[in-house]
Amino acid sequence: MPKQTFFNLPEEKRQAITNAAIDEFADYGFEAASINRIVANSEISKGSFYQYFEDKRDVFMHLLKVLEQEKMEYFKGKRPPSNNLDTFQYFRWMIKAGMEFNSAYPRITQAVSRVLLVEGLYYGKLFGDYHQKTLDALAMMIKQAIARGEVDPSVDVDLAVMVMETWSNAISTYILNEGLKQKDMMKWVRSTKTQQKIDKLLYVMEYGLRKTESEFGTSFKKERI
Amino acid sequence: MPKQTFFNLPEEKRQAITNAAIDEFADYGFEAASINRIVANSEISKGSFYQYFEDKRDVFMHLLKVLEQEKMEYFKGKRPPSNNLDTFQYFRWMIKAGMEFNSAYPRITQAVSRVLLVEGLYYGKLFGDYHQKTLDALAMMIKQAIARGEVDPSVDVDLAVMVMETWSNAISTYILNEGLKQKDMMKWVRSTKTQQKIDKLLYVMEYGLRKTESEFGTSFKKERI
DNA sequence: GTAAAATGTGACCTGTCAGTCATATGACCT
DNA sequence: AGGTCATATGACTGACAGGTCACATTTTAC
Repeated sequence: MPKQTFFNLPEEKRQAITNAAIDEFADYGFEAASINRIVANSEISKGSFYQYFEDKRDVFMHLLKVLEQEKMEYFKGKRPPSNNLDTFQYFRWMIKAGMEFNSAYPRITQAVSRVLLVEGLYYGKLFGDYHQKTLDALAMMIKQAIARGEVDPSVDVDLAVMVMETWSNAISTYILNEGLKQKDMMKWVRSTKTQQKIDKLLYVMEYGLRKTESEFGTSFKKERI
Repeated sequence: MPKQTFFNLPEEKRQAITNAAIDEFADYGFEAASINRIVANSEISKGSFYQYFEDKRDVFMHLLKVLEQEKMEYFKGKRPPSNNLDTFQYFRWMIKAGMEFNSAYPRITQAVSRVLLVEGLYYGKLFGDYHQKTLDALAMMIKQAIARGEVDPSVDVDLAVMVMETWSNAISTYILNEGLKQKDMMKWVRSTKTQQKIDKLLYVMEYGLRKTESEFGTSFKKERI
């Protein structure tokens, strides 16, 4: 957690520092991120930085908090389109709403996901708690899905969590990487083409790649959220 | 590519350098890997290092080559148990054979996959060619599967490639991370429990998480490779 | 045996890093 | 005005990075 001095700062200065940190982590990841550059880009002195934060981890933790708040704010008004969604529909809605958020705040999303997804694997101890929260939420979802008879009870919960997390990360990473190449990411994410791509990916998560007797390939067009 | 001087070295010394490099990349990834440490651990001088290699990328390229050769060697004798496997059975065999290899050569696997999977995302240009090879091979496989009627023709090939690559990476990463915690990784990988876990994951890739009329959860036990 | 070519070496270069600290500034209180 | 206390600063430290180079040693060629 940043020190009190940081929060005493005028809003403007705090923003400048936060933005510089976002850019730094987004561009370099955690390991290679340089406090010297953050300091230079936010036009504060090195000494001041250490009055505000303990160290690199501390400033990144601040970004996690900021992201969390932005998300809370963003999702405040949003509700799923219906209360009767099954788990897969709900997951689909969640993914899509998540993508909307990401395209609205692409840089901080990039910064955090780069560090957590990628380097988090190897610096597990630094951000392990944060990861565990996500896993717990997904496990809850799966258990509910099993209780509702939407997922087979013989499915291992941990395994299903891994599958959903893998999908969620893969889709996010894919969309984020592609989206950052566009000039208007938000518009691109909302385009039917992109939405269909997401639909297809989620469809494969539900029904798999294997050709079955079911209406593979056509059902995308039907009643999707 | 390493310089000629490197290949003139006595086998023993070359091994020492290679092993030190493997340890370094496995422990620190590409960015944080230190040439100074490699040099210290292989007991050569800094100057010598630069007689053998251009730079850090060069020594990593050498590891890629070594891995490729080891794999060739390893798979030389191995053939799928039958010539009539469908694409999914073949993929399953490939993944499992890959796991066997990984558990036989865990350190170099860890080194290479850490760098390619994780940092490769952000240093795409450094190792992009290598990645493209994998994608091409998978695309070929999918097209064949579609031609054989095993995968629906309406499936987007690139999308299917992404799915298979994601799965393959997810499984590899999972197995490697868990396996490295065991005292005998090879034994652990070969255990029925682990094999079943892999089966289940691949099953989900084929048929998805969604509960269907099919015999989900029981079919693992049936005629798997 | 000797000259030439190849290989080996580590001190040294420049640059960057995280982190510290003596000192300066300025806001607020009495 | 004088005193106090939070905040701001950037030169400085020591560690380590990648990379170079003049020189020492060994191998090869004749």
